[in-house]
Amino acid sequence: MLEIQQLRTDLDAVTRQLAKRGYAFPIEAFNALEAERKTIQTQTQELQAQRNAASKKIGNAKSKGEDVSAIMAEVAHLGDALKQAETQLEQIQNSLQKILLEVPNLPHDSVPEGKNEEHNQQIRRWGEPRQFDFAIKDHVSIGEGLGLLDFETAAKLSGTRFSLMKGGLARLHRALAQFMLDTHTQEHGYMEAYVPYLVNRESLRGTGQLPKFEEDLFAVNAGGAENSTSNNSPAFHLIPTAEVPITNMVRDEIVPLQSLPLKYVAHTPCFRSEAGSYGRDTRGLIRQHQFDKVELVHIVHPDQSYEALEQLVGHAEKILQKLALPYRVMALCTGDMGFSAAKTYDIEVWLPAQNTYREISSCSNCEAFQARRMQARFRNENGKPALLHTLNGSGLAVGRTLVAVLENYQNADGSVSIPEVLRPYMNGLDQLGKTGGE
RNA sequence: GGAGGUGUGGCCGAGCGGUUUAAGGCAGCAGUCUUGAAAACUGCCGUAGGGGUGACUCUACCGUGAGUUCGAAUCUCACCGCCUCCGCCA
Repeated sequence: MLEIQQLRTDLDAVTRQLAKRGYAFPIEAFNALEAERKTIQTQTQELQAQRNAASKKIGNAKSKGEDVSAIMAEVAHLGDALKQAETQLEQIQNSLQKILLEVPNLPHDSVPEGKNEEHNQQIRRWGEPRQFDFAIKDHVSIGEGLGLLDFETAAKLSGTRFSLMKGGLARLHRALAQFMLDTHTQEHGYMEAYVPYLVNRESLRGTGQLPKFEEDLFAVNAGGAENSTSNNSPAFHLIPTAEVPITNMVRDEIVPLQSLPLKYVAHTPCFRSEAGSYGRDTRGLIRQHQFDKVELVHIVHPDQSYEALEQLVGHAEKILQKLALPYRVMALCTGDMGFSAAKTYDIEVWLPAQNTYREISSCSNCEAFQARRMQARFRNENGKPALLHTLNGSGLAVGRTLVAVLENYQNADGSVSIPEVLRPYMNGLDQLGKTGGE
């Protein structure tokens, strides 16, 4: 959410910034509502002041035992006018709020301008893609060839965009998550968190998924309940990312200055409806309704958020380096960034079967955008509450990392070597072979 | 799920229809005193928003939302959180 004062005083600059990301701010509607708000708010407050003054007089007079019927008559007419003004003001405020909640964040000055992912900017590249001297397979063929990856049964259980892993592959998936958690907690200073996978609407509004992106989420009601709340909305949503529960830990909180920065890591499943992505990435593990992710969140002092962003990306990169998986870091352009982000780096891992780099992590500085929605604050150097900055990034998407390991570590005989750093998590196993590796 | 209790500023805590402008305390900030510190004393000290160039001024906020009233932290109803006990349960 943007600051309404900024829109009042600097609307031109704000709309120009938003246009860079392809967002057309409803200027006329906003200005009309603002003008109305000003009038009605002043009027409402005048009526309230009159009522308060009269009521105080009545109180005074009564305590002295005087007759109050004259003053009572004076305020008799106020009631209806006041109620009407208050209702009208509330409606206007709601309309303004609705507009505000759907406006994306302003891009940082350093973000390259562009329409779509073609205009993203490569920042750096790490590692060299391996040269294969045999015909390579994609991760689906590899996994199915090993008898450890089964989309047919997953479809029977749940439907399309679900997966079933077994044996050594399921264990490798678990090993990846453990390895990521251990690295971030032991080497990068994160506090591990275990969080709810079902969250309420306030949390989703806080991080920006609601109200605008409801169709991307899965909603959940208690068994037998059509709708668990009176206003026809579901009781919970499944988290689309651990960013939601972790970041919302500081919602409505005032964090003491000395406890900053907060750095959390959590491994959770993520659930996305993938509405609007029909036909995209239908094969394999790349785009699933349910996938695991290790998420990194920083809650920081506003002066430190861009420094924190660089660190955050570095922590995610470190995982790929330890796994010896080639990748590149991209600065997303204005048109390709997510709703809440002021600046985003994507990390893309090399997938030999697709002969390209694919997103495996997205690291964003949301500045005060989420903090303002959440009222997440700290007590600053002057003792005054001020908005925090929030950052989040994948460190990494576990399923996609598994894809990258399978494809980059495949052997000519259909087996898959296990990266050195994962072997301690695999009971020393060094490859997933024909036997299924267990 | 059942019964009972409870929700007031950063924290503790009084207030239960009208000088409440939310007492008092703790913590914090500034000052006096002191070689310095502590103690003592004095003053300041919630959040958000509106109007005004400004000194200033007005409004809202006592878990949330409705209601009663000229007037609600205080009364009524609903919901939510927390605590205690019971039931069920991995």
